[in-house]
Amino acid sequence: MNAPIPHALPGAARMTDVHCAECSAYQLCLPIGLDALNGVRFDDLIGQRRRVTKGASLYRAGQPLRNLYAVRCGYFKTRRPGPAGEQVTGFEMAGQLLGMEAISSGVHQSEAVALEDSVVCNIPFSALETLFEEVPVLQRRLCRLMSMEIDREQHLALLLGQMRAEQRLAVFLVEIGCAYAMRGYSPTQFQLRMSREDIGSYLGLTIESISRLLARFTKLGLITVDKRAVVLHDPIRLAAMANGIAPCSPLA
Amino acid sequence: MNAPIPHALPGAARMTDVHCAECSAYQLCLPIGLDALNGVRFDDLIGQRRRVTKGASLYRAGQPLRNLYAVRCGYFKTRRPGPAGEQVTGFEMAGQLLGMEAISSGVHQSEAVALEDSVVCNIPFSALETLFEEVPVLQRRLCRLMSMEIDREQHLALLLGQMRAEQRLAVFLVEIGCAYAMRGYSPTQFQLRMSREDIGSYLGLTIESISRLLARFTKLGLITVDKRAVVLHDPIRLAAMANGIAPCSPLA
DNA sequence: CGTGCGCTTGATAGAAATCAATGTCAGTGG
DNA sequence: CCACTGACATTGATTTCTATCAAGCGCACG
Repeated sequence: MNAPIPHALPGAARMTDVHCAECSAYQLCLPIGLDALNGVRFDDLIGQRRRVTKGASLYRAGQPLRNLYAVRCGYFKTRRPGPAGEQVTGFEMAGQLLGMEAISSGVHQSEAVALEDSVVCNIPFSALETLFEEVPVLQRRLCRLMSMEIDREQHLALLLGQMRAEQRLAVFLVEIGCAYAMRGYSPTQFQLRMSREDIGSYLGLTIESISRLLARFTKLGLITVDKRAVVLHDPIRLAAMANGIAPCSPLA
Repeated sequence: MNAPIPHALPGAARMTDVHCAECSAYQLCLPIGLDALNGVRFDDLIGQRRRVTKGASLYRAGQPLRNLYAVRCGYFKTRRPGPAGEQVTGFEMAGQLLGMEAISSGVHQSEAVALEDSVVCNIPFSALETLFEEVPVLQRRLCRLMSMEIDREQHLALLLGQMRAEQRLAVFLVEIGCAYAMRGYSPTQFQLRMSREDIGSYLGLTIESISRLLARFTKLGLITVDKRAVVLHDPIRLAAMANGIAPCSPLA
């Protein structure tokens, strides 16, 4: 576990001792909306940051809830055990909050796996609840984040419930792009951090389908794929497909 | 809208002036965990109850969030607009809280439609947030409810993502039974409140598939269906199917 | 008594899964 | 340096599940 870190983002190694106010994910993170003073308090709360090496679990299904985790940098997938094996329920990057599914029962219902070497902020849940009484705005912020999560899951249910394979993948690509755009990266050119299998699991499709669809999109001139490097050449059209405007499967 | 109420549960007409402490859904509702004193405060908060006639909307997608709603009695479906039309995202009965998906954006992302004449408690959201500062336990309670909602949605995503039609319907029937059991009714014998179309939309299947599956289950001796009256004759086996233990499609 | 809605049932088509083979690349060890 | 291995990905052939298309039934309602 102390081996040199492959594929780490530049500076990742030193990211464990940055304060909230200086954090690049600050705008997206839990403390947003707190004023400077409160920001300091919150900074105190986060006892420790934690490095998670690629492939390691941040928490597993069945473990008791101790912390929520704010992704500081890196990339995670969350997956949930089901009758037919694990299913990926989401991909999370800098600024996102992990572990909220465990609050109701006190036990994690899913697992979070790092897709690259990552750093998270530990947020002890009991301390967080205590702090709510002092800093009410913080509580409102958490509610908002949980509501966003509900919204996200409903969106996923919609995707799985009524979209065809092609449309699902279009949604996926566009959303990945959006996530990068929000963080200041190119929305049309990026490295996928997850395997085809992860994508398939997330979209409710097989790995073969993902492969074929990527090939089809490429033939249509919509994208270019080389391993995990993706370029979206026609994001407009992709977005139209994602919205169901452009008809599916017009295999030229 | 003032016509006599068809299909109303007994007493529904007088249910609008009952206090929280006497509410039959009290054990399942938002104020759970509050002591008697706080219970009274909360009772004050709920300015008004509201009757919703069968087929009417409690709120619609796009409307600003004013209240959360606790189902007092009756039955709702929530549905969400998507590229390919509306999809049912859940069925809610007494004690459940509606509208949480709107908290993040302040705008409802889905619509809640009464499946029978129902009564809900209005919970003005701004007042609720204010009350949090006085009654911290209330805030914890809301967090728990939202987390339950996240959990529920993930469960649905799993169902839609990796189960086959038969298994989905088994899950649906068993869960309906559980919901009734929690409220003191028979878990194996009940009236469906929703149409086949609603079930299909919820499970990501067509109405024809629902019909065929119900027929198949009946032939296998697992259930009896007459219109919307359902009897589960072999809940064990159904549960096994729902859990993926019993093999699917052993058409005798 | 017709009309419409909700539901059922049958025939057929189509999308994606499954099965199977092959290819690519990184890492490992001879 | 090169063969070997295993994870990951692509591609093709076939099967299977569910959607789609189509027809008809039963019941509530005007």
